[in-house]
Formats: sequence, C-alpha cells, structure tokens
Amino acid sequence: MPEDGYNRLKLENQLCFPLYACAKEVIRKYKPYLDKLGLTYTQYIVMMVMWERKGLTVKELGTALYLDSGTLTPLLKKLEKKGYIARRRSKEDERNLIVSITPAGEELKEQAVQVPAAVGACVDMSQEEAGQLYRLLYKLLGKLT
Amino acid sequence: MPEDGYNRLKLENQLCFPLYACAKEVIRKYKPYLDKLGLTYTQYIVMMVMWERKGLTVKELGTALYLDSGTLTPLLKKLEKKGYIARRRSKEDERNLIVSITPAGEELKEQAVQVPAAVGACVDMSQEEAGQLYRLLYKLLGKLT
DNA sequence: GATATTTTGATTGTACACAATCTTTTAGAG
DNA sequence: CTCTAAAAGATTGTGTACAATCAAAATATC
Repeated sequence: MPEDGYNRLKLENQLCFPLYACAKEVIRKYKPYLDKLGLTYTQYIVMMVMWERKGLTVKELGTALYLDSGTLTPLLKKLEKKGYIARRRSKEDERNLIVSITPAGEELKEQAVQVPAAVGACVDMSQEEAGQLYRLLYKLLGKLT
Repeated sequence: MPEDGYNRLKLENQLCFPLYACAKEVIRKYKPYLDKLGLTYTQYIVMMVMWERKGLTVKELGTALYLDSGTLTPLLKKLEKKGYIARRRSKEDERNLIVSITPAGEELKEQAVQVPAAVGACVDMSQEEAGQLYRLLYKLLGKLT
C-alpha cells in the first residue's frame, strides 16, 4: 500500500509550492511601487546590483542573480533604452560586455530607496521570523547550488 | 545621511531575493525528473491538484495555485492534448469550465509518486529545518493574501 | 604561429505569468 | 419580463526564464 508516497505527492505536503507561491506573491506586492519607477521586478534587482557595484560583466551579473544571458541580454537592452545603464565591450577582452550605471540610473536610486520599507510595511512579519526565514532560505539556496 | 535607506536597498538585505532565487533553483531541481514525465513544473502542480480533487473549475484551480486564466487556459489545453485531463462546460452554469482527470492522468500518478522523494534526496536539509521553513513560508503567504 | 578548445554573449524557440480587454452566460433590480 | 451588472473564461500583448545553438574572441597545445 503506497499511501505514504501518495501523501507526499499532495500539494500541501511539498516545500516547493509555498516557495513558488510566496515568491510570486511577494513580487506582486512590489509591483505598485516599481510601476512608479517604471521597472519590473527583474529590472529592479538588476538595478540593485548596479547601485552596489557600478560596473560589471553580464556574466558577473548572471552569477549574482542566478540568471543567464538569454534573460539578461534583452532586459539590459531595455534598461539601456531607458537610460539607466550603459553597455560596452571590454577593451582588454572583447568577449566581455561591461554593464555600467549612468547618472540617470544613480538618480533612480533616490526614489528606489523607499521601496523596501514600503513593501515591508504591508507584509507585517516579526523581525525575528523574517530573520529566521532569511537564514533558512540562504541555507537552502546554498544546498541547491 | 540616508545611509540606512541605502543599506536596506542592498540585494543581500532583502528577503525577496533569496525567495525568488530559491523558488527558481528548486524548480530547476525538479526539471530532470519532470522531463521523464513530460511535464513542466507548472503542469506538475496542476496535475497534483487533479490527483487530489478529480474535478474542479478553472476558477477553483486558479485559487488553489495562485494562477489566473491567462496562464491556465493555454496550459490546460496542452494537458488535454497530452490526454491527462478533460475540459467541458458545466451544464448547470455554462460559464464554468470543469477540468477532470482522465485514466491516463491517473496512471501518470504512479510515476509521479517518486518525484518528491527524489528531489528531497538531492536537497539534504534536516527534517526540522524543512518543517520550520515550511511553516514560515505558509505564514508569510497568509500575510500576503 | 596554426589549430583546437574554452569562454562570453547573442539568438531562437518554448513555456509560463499576469494585466487588460472581450465574450458569453447568469443573476438581480425594477 | 427587461435591462443592468456581475462572473467565468478566453484572448492579446509584454516581460521574463531557460535550454539549445551560434558566433566571435581569447587561450592552450602543439
């Protein structure tokens, strides 16, 4: 009687589903705030990296965000068209495409700085639980990669 | 000096990012096993609902999975073409489209039953931590919706 | 130094995800 | 009964995600 196996197959008994659903719902919470900046969620996390690191290659960006060039190439072209980043080939190694932030991109940071607190306010989880969740997620992420 | 705000804007200080990255990486872990069944991850969670509930409307499916008709309609047509589900309008209320599982869909469950254990084995997180993560994710999901 | 291999992005094709809009059907107000 | 409003899916358009493939450039090997 493989009842145990069938029970494990239930949606409610799987860790993957709340993870998948939470990620989507959190991104949905960001949307109204990011709309004001004219960014999608993925564009927002790319800009977060740019605000920290100023200039880096597509490869490095992909490593930081767990994204590949198939996702990043068109997305970076959109951010370039918006005027927030610049794309140029490295002179030392022309295989590398260097992504750098523009003054307009730096300015955007002034508006974006309010986003985390605004989203945090409408989630309402205790500091302790949020910290615990944070640690467990990074632990899992480490096991996965 | 708004340094606090800037720190909160760092990728590493946001809960959303490990959530987003974990969800993607977990789905990636499922891929080799789901490929054998000929299902994508989203198709898999739809089938998980079908194995539990046999017949329900698109609306109910969307509520269970946090998905809308724009995602479900084409996906359900693909599952119908594969022969795992049937789609028909309700006689009581022709606005409702009833999704039901076929014998082939039921058979697929026999193979799918091994998937959770296989994925769980390559993640290697303690039973206790997994349980804690599970509870925190559902708690967050509750706050979000 | 010529050739094979590796690295880096770009491109192509498939599959979500969701906002906005449209159509059909039902339910409600008068 | 009639007209209006609401509900359920379907459709359309934009934006990821990612596997697979391609092309250019750099490195390694001989």
